[in-house]
Amino acid sequence: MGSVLLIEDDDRIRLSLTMALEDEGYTAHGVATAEEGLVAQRSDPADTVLVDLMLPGMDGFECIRQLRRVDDVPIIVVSARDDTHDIVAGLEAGADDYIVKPVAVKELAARLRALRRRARAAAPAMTVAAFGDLEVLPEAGEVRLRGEPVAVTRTEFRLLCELAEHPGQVLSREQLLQRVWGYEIGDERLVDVHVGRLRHKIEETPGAPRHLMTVRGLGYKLQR
Amino acid sequence: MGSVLLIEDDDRIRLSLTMALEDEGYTAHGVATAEEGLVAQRSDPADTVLVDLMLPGMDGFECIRQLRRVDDVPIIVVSARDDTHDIVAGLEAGADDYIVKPVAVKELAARLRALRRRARAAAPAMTVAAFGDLEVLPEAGEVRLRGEPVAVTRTEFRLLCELAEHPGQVLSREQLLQRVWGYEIGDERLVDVHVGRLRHKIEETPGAPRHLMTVRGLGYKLQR
DNA sequence: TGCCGTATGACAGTCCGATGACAAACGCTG
DNA sequence: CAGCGTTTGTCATCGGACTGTCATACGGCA
Repeated sequence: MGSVLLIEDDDRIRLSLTMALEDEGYTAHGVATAEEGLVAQRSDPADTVLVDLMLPGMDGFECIRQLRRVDDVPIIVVSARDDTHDIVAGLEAGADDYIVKPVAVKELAARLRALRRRARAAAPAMTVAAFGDLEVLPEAGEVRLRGEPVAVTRTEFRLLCELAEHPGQVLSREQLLQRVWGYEIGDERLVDVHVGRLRHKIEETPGAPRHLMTVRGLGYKLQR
Repeated sequence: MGSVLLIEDDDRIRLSLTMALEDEGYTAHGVATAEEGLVAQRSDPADTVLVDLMLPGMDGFECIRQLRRVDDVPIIVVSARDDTHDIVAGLEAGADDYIVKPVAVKELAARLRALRRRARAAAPAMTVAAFGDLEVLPEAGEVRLRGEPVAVTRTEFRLLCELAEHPGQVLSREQLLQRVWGYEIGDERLVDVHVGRLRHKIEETPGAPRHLMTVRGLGYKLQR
């Protein structure tokens, strides 16, 4: 049905929640620290993450930001702190939902379902996108140029995927900053720099840029 | 930034929330009944809907189900009822989030942002406006003449889009200044200059201007 | 013909995108 | 946990494209 990663330092809560989630039909995996959670999500990505805010070592906010850099997994904060300030901070850090302890399992399950419904609809199952001699394989985390794999960094890859998911459509720097970096605001030159780096890797022709196009005043687009 | 439809029967709450949302930068529109809300969403879709559960006539749950049949707009329940049963029912009916009254505006704003961030990834919908051999593709930031892309600057593009959105309708220089440049007042000759530049690019025929017409004393129009 | 509104070409200031350099952060390895 | 190569974000700079203004030429209409 689905897998959930629970990052929560209180042993009792962690155990009872994992059990409750498994009763609801999820494959649940619990860890006690943010660091462990990040490792777990990197090696074996769950498709939803629950994270407590009060954690030893790296706190929950930082954990959320780091998770966002790993992938676009839906994140729900589960915290005892119920003041508006924490809720806002959690959501701004990149969480999708915030639930206050003590947790009603039925509510948690319903929120999980709602979030997964939304996240699933948003993720167009793209297995491969081809732009002339350029292929993007999101599942495999690979980019090929004329069939040959090209070494691309994670950020470059995310950027390319984002562009590839909307072929021929202009994406503004602002949109790209939000979707690739998760920034609400930020220096838009950052996008330029990464586009430039990407171009060096995926466009060998010294002539006009073929696929990764600049649309002056609007943004960038990837076209066939 | 974004538009929000608020379905809430209590006048005081509705008004204060719409105002608060507008302070946050949203275009907010409030209605008092589910029926009105459905009509509003059908005629002029907002990109997020807030709905109260206790409504006269059609209740909130049914309203959510109906909204879901209209489009895939993100929905947040705003309700005074805080028991798990209602939360679960609201989310199961198709809502994306559930917030309990009294509402902390900052939290609502944060939840709106989180939801929109998540929901934004979808929505392809490519629209094309065609005028004979001239095509305007707003999504792609592109203009084509006989299928061939034409290099157009940002201002020219905006101008063309504005004209293309009202086919056959005369737009005054004042209207164009306002909509393309955002100027309340300004030198109307500016429009002429850009129309001229645009014509050179999209009309190769040395004869009579075919699509981008001057209407003496009134303004310009784009016709098929 | 005279008038008023429109078209056009030139120009200088400004804006925008590309790029290379650099320092900090990261992540892998021993 | 220390070291090292890689990746990332910031910055300054450059060249070119774009924009708005102006002066002037054109053209329809009374």
